[in-house]
Amino acid sequence: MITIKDIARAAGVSHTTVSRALNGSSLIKPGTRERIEKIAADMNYMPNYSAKNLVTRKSNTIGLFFSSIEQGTSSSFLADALKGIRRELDKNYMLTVSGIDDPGSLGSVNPRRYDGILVMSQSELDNGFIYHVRASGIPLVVLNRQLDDPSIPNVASDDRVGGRAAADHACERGHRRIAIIEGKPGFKSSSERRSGYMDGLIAHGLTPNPDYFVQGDYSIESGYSAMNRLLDLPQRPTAVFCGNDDMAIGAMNACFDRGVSIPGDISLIGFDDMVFARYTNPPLTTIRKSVAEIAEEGTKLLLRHMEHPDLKPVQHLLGSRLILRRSVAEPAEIDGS
Amino acid sequence: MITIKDIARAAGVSHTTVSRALNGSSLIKPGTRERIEKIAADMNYMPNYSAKNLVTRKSNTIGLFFSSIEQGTSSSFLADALKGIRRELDKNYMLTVSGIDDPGSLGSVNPRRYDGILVMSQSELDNGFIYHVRASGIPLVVLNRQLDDPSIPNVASDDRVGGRAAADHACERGHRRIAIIEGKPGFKSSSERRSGYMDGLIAHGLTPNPDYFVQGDYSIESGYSAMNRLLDLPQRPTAVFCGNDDMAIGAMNACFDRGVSIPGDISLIGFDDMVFARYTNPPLTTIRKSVAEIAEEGTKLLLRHMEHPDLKPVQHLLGSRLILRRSVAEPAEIDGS
DNA sequence: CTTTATGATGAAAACGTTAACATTTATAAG
DNA sequence: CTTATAAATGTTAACGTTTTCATCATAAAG
Repeated sequence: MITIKDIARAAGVSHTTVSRALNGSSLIKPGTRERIEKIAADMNYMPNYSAKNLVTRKSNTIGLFFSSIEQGTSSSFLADALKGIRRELDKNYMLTVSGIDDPGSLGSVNPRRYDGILVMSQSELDNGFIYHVRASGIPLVVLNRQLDDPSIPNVASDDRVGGRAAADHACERGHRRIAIIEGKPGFKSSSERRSGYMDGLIAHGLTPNPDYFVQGDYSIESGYSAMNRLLDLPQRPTAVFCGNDDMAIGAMNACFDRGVSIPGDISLIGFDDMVFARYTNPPLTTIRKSVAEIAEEGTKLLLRHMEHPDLKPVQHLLGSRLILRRSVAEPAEIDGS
Repeated sequence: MITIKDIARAAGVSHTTVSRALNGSSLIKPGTRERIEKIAADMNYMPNYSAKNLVTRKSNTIGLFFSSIEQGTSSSFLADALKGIRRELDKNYMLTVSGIDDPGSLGSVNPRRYDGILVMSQSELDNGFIYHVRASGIPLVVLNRQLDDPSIPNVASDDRVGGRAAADHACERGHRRIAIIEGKPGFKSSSERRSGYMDGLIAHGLTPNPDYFVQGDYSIESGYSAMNRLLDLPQRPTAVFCGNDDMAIGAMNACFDRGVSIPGDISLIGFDDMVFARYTNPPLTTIRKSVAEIAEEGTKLLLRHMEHPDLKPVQHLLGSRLILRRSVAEPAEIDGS
């Protein structure tokens, strides 16, 4: 393995000069720099990052931590997030990926190991981890879930606005019996989307009906059974807002199995706009939330915080918007049972 | 930041002793070890990995490289792979994730940066990268794609066996006009699956019909248009084997749009068994290939190679098996146009 | 009691960088 | 030509570990 000292010898200069030349210091004569760069390239020099990091007290790596990497939530989640991050991250940063609940995750959170940390959070269960990171002093941004604590930089989608958009749309198409299949209890996204949904209803003069709130947990299966419960109701809803697309797919299947047609008998609205939403049958009207965009924004923010350690934390909510497809129609009957 | 020297001072021993105590050296008196461990814990000591790595000449990180992280192939891919890897990887290894074609990926491949590398490969385009890694001397395992070069450790699913299973199944259900929507040209998986498909046909006394080979590229859209081409044929196939589930979904949509019923008019078989396969309409009969399992096996293999640098490389093909669901039925008409 | 082996600890060097400070060389001003 | 100043390079000491080799106890053997 060749080191800067080898290069120094070959170039007849001191290793310090080599270090400077290779790191773009301004105190090196252009001629010398080029000569050294050439020699380094010829010798196929690669810096030893351990040594570098030891003395600069940086790690050159930023860590991405996921809630529940095991119980895959939306499956394209991770891929989308990585896309967004990589788009922003300087090319010689390393990016590690770990699960928040992986054994050893807590212990690995060490300022010498990470220059910054991104937490892709799904639930309040992650708070323990988040505050642990915060206590360690590593710059941190929490993604994907709205935080109540304004002292932690945070970027997420505006779930409430999204839920509202869904409800508004259903109302505007003439629905008055609009149900919601809620996401996982305890998740901020669940409650925000529900709040938005209620906002929409109320704004259109509707009173939320307790029968029309059914619990899901963001899984396809839960969507399936939740929809079945809705279909068992004496007075079925004419439209259903599902807390995410996965549950909408489950709901769709439940309808299909019981011969209720979408959107003929029941209209369906999802949330997330995952890849498959446009290929369901019928294509799913849904609220688009861009994980990649959240990740991208979050990375930018993290980078800023790494450079300016005492930047004020901000909460950044990205808009979510309605994607019209074909799972929503006018209700068949105007009113009554 | 507290170091072993601080601990040494607090314990009244030399920092060498602390190092040994904390690393489980056998030359430390049990009493001393416990005392030191306690002090270290009390002081909340965390090792500086840069320093550690510098002297041990290890990096404590293994790198996962993906083909085309940008053009998301199957979306759950990444999540599945990470699951499998994490399951095997010792808890204090770091795992980095990068795209093969990310700028700077090539340059970052440095024995001091990675103790081992896992390549999740999809096509021969990755070979440049793979050989670059090989040349660098870093232990390497290529996952997910069968390699022709036996000198590189490799774990993948047996695509040929899978393709064969699909064709066999169609034949056994009585189909004689069986088409294939092929995967991306140039991908080994495409050609292997096709070979298996042909094996199956031939074993059942059928001659492959050139009209029934249509090109796709593993995307949903390509499945859609490929199926349309098939439906335009004067003599339609009664069963279609799709190179992956994404294309099967596209194909399903094409059928739906043109009013052809699955499996009434046409039977459909996919490949991969991704999460959504069981929620399509009808649920998709497909070939299960477990990315997580491949990743897990591959990680084990990599670890072995890291420990024993001159282990013989092996190619490890994991079985793939037919998952029966409801997209296949007997053909409606026995023969004739 | 010595001597010898063995078990536990310590001192010092090394790992490959960067950075603080010192020194040389070139340039400009007198 | 000096001399002062700036530009370019060199020396040396960190950074926090592990490792080699030396030293000191302690226990076993004579």
